Amino acid sequence: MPKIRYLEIYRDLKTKIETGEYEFQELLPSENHLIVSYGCSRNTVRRALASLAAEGYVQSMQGKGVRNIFQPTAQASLMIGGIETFREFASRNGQAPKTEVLCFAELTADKKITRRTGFPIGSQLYYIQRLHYLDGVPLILNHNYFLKDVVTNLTQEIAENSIYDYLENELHIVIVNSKREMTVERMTEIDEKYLNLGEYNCLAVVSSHTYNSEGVMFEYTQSRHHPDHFRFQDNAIRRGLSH
Amino acid sequence: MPKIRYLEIYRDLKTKIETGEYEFQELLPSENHLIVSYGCSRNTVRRALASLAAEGYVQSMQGKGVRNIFQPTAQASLMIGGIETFREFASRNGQAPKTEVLCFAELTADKKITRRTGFPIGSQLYYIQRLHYLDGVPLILNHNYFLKDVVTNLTQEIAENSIYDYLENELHIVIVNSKREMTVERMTEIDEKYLNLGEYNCLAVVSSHTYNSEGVMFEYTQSRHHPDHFRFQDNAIRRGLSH
DNA sequence: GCCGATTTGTCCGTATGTATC
DNA sequence: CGATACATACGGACAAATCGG
Repeated sequence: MPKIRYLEIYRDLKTKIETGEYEFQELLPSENHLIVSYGCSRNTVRRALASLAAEGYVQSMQGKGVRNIFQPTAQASLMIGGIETFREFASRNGQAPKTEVLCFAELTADKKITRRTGFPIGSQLYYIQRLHYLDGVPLILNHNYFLKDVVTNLTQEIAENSIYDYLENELHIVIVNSKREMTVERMTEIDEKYLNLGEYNCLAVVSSHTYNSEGVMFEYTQSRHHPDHFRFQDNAIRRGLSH
Repeated sequence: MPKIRYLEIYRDLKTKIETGEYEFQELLPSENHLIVSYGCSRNTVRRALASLAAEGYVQSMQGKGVRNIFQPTAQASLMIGGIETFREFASRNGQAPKTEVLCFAELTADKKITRRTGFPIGSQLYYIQRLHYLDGVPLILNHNYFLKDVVTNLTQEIAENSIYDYLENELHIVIVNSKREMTVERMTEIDEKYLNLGEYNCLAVVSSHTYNSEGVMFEYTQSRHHPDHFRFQDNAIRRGLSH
């Protein structure tokens, strides 16, 4: 529970928007109103609003005001722009998660692994293959590679629960940054065996390189999603930044 | 050419990073150094750095500095987090774009269209079906719906070139905001006919709702991408914002 | 069309807290 | 411990866009 003002304001406005306290397309109170009602400076209010705008919750218009453009229809998606673990998503939606560890191994990065993961040749790694279920349905087949230098003493038992809990709460690793890439790929034999793909012969693949606060890439993960249960949401803002 | 300080600094640092003026994993000059070298305030420098961090170019570490984490390998992707038109992408990569208009129609939103696009029932729309080629290869099949109230006097000729050029330069519509959703879907007969899908029986589908500066949604587009040429990149930052 | 009030956009200077070295 | 570096916050100033009288 941090006492960071702009985050408090951000969260307060966010829940007010999500619960419908402001109508869709309605203007929020002006910055000056928010300043007095929260008792803070203009910069602080503006920072909270900027975060909401980046997530597609509001749109601010010079000279007019800040409009609520949040539409709740899309909320049940598995991946929103952000780093969220499988268990966090499941609990957010009140569904029962289950994780099955298919493979737990330690290995050294050779040329092939290096090309795939980006770890330097010779890196000592954990390789874990896991199947994630939601309400009994297999949704995601995960291939995790963790750098043993950073992620120490990983066990199969931890892998069956939440690895990220272990990283953050036991090892106190601060996850900062994750570069992700989404593609569509043909299914492999393993996909076919574990995910119930039916008519599909492809799936959604999310590859991610994750960095800690030291700036070292300590995780490479490839998540292979069943098409029926994959949806990625994003809000793009056209700024003058483009080039 | 705006004289907005933080954008100038943002762009300057960005090109310096892209051209390798700072090594991968190297620290950028400290904020205080940047303040004197750009002759501006701390807030302005921080704003530029924040934009770079949001795009995965840098990572700032309290007490240590700001590290360059840009890796150029990933740059050739069709979709980076941002709003970019097909022609912008093609020219950025020096390839030859071609656009074929398969269908150009005007229609009124019925129940089915409303459910799909989000436009109110009875809205007057342009519906355009287009096939985008790059270097002679068909990559994307686009289904565009434009609100006639906003996008006036659209013609087939405009559709064969760049609709966005027309919107921005002729109609002076300011595109602000685009909510996108990525999924994997089974191919349709139309996909099969125009895109050369080979062994694939699915493709990557990007649906987007685009808003102008008035806050009205004036475009719904569904882009159906050949799996071989679809890649979406994203940089996620783990903040305390999550919940 | 003009003017003034309102609202957001940009920018500055300063102060204090926290993490690293 | 002190110096350095980033994080948060405040207050003030002016510009630009919008809207109503």
